[in-house]
Amino acid sequence: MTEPLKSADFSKAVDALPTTYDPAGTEQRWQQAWEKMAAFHPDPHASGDTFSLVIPPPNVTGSLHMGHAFNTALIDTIVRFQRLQGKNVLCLPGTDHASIAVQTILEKQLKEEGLNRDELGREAFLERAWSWKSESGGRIVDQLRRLGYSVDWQRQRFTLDTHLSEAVSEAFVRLHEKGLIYRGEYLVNWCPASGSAVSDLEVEMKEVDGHLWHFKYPLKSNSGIHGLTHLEVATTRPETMLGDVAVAVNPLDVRYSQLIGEFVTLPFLDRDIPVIADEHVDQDFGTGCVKVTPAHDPNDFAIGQRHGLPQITVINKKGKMNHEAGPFEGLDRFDARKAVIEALDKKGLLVKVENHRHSVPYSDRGKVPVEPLLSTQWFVRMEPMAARCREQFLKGEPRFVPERWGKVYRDWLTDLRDWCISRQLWWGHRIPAWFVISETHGEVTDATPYVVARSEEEARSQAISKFGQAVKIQQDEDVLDTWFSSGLWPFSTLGWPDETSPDFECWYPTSTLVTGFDIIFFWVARMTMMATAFTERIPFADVYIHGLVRDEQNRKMSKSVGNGIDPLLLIDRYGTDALRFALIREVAGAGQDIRLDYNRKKDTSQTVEASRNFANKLWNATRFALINLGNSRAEAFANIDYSTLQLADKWILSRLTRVNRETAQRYKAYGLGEAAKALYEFAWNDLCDWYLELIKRRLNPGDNPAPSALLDQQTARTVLAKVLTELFVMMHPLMPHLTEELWHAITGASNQTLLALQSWPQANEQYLNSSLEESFSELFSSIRLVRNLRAVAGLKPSQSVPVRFITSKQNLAVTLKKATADIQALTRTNSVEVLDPKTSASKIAIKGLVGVSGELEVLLPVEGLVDIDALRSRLEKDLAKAEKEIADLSKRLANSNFAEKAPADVVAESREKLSDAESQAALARKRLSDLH
RNA sequence: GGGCGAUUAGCUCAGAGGUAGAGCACUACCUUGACACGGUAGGGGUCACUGGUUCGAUUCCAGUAUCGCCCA
Repeated sequence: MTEPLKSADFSKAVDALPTTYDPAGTEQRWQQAWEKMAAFHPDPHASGDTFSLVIPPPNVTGSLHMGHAFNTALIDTIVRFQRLQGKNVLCLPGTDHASIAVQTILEKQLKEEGLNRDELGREAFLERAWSWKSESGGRIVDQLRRLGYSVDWQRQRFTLDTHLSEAVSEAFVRLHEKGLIYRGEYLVNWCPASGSAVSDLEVEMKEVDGHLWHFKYPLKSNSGIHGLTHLEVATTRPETMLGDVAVAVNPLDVRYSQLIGEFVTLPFLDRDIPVIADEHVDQDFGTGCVKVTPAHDPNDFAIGQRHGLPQITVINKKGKMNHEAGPFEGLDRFDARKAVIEALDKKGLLVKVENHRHSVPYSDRGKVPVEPLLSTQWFVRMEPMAARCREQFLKGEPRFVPERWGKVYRDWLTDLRDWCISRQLWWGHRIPAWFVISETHGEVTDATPYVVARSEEEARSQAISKFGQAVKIQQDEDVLDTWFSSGLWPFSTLGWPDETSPDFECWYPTSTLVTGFDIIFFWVARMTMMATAFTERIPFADVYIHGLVRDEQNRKMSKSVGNGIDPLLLIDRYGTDALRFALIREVAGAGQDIRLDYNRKKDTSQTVEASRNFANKLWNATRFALINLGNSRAEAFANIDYSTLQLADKWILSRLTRVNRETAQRYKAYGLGEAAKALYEFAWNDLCDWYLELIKRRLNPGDNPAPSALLDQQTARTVLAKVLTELFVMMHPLMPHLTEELWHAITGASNQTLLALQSWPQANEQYLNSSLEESFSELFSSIRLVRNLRAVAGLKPSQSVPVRFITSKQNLAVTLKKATADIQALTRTNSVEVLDPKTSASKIAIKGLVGVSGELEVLLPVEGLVDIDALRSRLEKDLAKAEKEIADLSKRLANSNFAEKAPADVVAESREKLSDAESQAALARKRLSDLH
C-alpha cells in the first residue's frame, strides 16, 4: 500500500521553518514520490511529440563515480526540460553485463576458495555469476537513483535480459547471413591476464622504457658471403626470435642488397630462414635488418602475408613458450626473454643492448601487455557497415554537438580494421554457432563445419539437413564482446527485433545520445553501424558529447591513481541538486573537460558549496514569500492585471520574460551551463537583490492600510508568486528536488501534482520592456553610487541622511523622481531631491558628501559628519579615471582615419563618451575644489 | 609523425573587432523582520609570445612556446 505522500517541510508553520535548506530529507522524499507515482513511465500510445533517450548503461560491477554523476546531470537536465516542453518523454535506464569485469571478480573469489572456473564448470560458474549479479549488480542502479534521475525504472534493461539476449542472437545470425560475420585465424590481441582475445579498441599503447637488443644471425654459408659471416638484427622482444621465419631488409639498402635471397640460421633451433626484401623496412632503425615473426607481431604478420611466409607460434595463450620454442619451452614469455638473451650471449651472438623507449600494447582490463597471437576467432566485417555510416554522416546524421567530434567519428569510420568479437569467457552472450563435431571425429578443429542459428533446435535441423541424421553438434564455447550487445542498445531495449512493438514504434530512432568523448569509438560508432545494418536508420538524431570531470589537479580521475571524488560524499554534504548544479554550471563550451575543486582532507568542494548556497538562497526567498503571501497560495495562479502594476513589477516581469526566452533557447541548444548561469543571475541578482527589496514595503503596508495600499500589496504578492513559480519551473531541470519542494510550497499544489510534469511557462512577450530595464539599471547604479558614497565616508548604516541627485539628463531625472521612495528604502536616506544643475544652483551649493558618476552627481548634505580625506581620494580617483578616458577618446577621435573609416555610430558613440567623461571630470574637479 | 583542444583576475572559467566579465577566494563595514550557506561596498588582469590584416586586435589570420587529449 502506498502511504500518502507526506507533505513537504513547508507544511510546517512558516515561522517554524529552518533558515537553512536541508536537502537530505527533501531529496529522498521526492525521489520516492516520483517513482511511486510512476511519473516518468510514459505511454507509447499517448499523442504528441516524442523525445527519447537511452542512458549509457553503466557496467554492473561499477559504483558511482563523478563521470556518472556528470553524465546523469546532463541527461536528466535535458530530459526534464523536454518533459516540461510537453513531449512524450522516454528516458530508459539499464546496465551492461561487463563480461571481463564480472569474470575477473568471480575468478578472484574462486581463487580465494582455492578453485578455478574449469574445476567448477560452466554451469556452476554461471550460477554463481547470476547470484553475484542479483546481490551486487543493483548497487550502481540505486546510486543512480540518488541523483534524482527521471528515468522510467519500469523499463530498466540489462544486456543479458532474455529479450536483449535474443536480440543479440538475432543480430549475430543476420550479420552472418549477410556475410558480415566470419570466423578465421588471424593475429589477435591476446590478453593473458583474462585469457581471452580482446579487440583493437581494448588495447592501449603505453610508452615504456625498454631495451633494444642487437644480436647476430649467422649466414648459412659458413664461409661468408660478400665478406659477411652474419647479419645483425635489433629487437625489443628477443624471445620472439624463436618464431622467426625470415630477416627483412629494405630493397634499397646497399648494405644488404647482395644478401637478398640468401639464408641465415636461427640459433638454438637451427632453422634456415631467408633474407627477404620489403620496402616497409626502415633502413635507419636499428641495424636496418628486421627479424620477422609473423605469429607474434602485426607488422611482421603483414610482411609474412606479402611474402607467403609460414607463421610459427611460440607463445601459448597463457603467455608461456610452447614446444616450438625448443629449449625454452615452458618458460613464461618474460622469463624466456632473459633466457634467450643469456643464451645468445653465451654463444657470442649478442652484440649490444641499448636503452630504448617504445610503445607497448597493454590490455585495458588486464593491465598487462597483450600478446599478438594467431588464433581462430569471430570477426565483424566493418567496411560495409562503416561505409553506410559515412554516407549518413555526409547527410548530417547524426548531428554531433559540438560539431568537431563529428570529424573524430568520421575519421575513425574510415579505414578501420575488422572487429574481433569472440571472447574466451563464460559470462556473456554465448556465440550462437554450433560445430558439427561429428564431421571431425567429435573434436572442434579449425576444419570443423558449423551452423549459425537462433537456437539449438534450429542449429540441429540445419546440421541434419546438411550432414545427415546422425550429426552431433556442440555450441561454440565463447561469448561475444560486451560491446556487441551494447551496440544494439538503442533498439534492443525498445523491443527490436519486433519492429512493431509499441515502444519501438513510438520512440525509435531516439532523439539524443549523451556521452563522453572517450567512448565515441567503443559505443557511438558501434551503435550507428549496428543500427544502420538492422534498422536502416541512425539510432539518434543528436549526439551530445561531453568532456571528463578532472580532479583539482586537472588529472583524469581513475581508479588506479585513486584520485576519484566520490559523488555520494558530496551529495551527503551538499545535496544532489547542489552537485548537479555545480557540475552543469562549470560546463561552458560543450565537450570541454571540467575541473572540480576538492579538498581531500575535508571532503569539501567550494564549487559545490557555492551551488548549495544558491539552493539555500532560493529556499529563503521562498520563506520570505510564504511569510508575506498571507494564508492564501492562490496568488500563484492569479492573473496579472497589468494596469495595477508598479514599475518594479513591470521590470521584474520583463526580466522574467527575457530569462525565460534565453533559458529555453539555451536548454534546447544543449547550452546547459549558460542556462544555469542565466537562471542563477536572475534569481540571485534581479529577484533577491533587487525585486524582493523593492517590494518589502508594499508587502507590509502597516496598520490600518488604505484600500489602495491593500490593492498594491495584493499586486506585489501576485507578481512575486508568479515570478517564483515560473522560476522554479525553469530551474527544475537543474535542481529537480529543491524546485519540486518550493514549487509545492508556493503554489499549494497537492502532492499528487508534480512540478516535473508541468508545462514550461509561456513567455509573455508583452512584458518585455527594454527601456524600462535600462531605466532600472540606471536607477540601480544611482543607488550604488549613494551607498558607495556612504561607505567611503564612513557613514554608519543607522545614520539616515537626505540625498540630492543632480543631473541634466532628463530621462534619468524622471526615473529617479519616480523611485524616490525606493531610493530612500534602499539607501537609508530620509529625503530624496532630484535637481537640475541649471535651475537649482542654490541648493546644490550646499557643502557635503559628493559623488560623481557620468553626468550624475550625488550630494549628501552632511557636512562635518564625514571623512573628508576618504572623500577626497575617492574624487581624485574618479577624476583620474575620467581623465584617462578623455585622453584615450580624444586621441582616437583626433585620428582622421578613425573619423573617416569607422562606422558612424561608433564615432558618434565615442564623441558622446568623450563629452560624458569631460563633464564627469569637470564635476569632480569642481567638487574637489569645494572641499578646500 | 598526423589531428584536435587549451593558454584571460590568486583559483575555476565566460566573453566579444570599439577602454575586459562571472563565481569562488581576498579586504572593510554590517547579526537590518527571508537568507551570515547572508547583506553592502571595495581591491585585483600588458587577455602566453611574435608578426600580419585593420582607423582600431585581447578578439580575425600566420607562426612560436607551454600544457593536455586522440590516432598511427
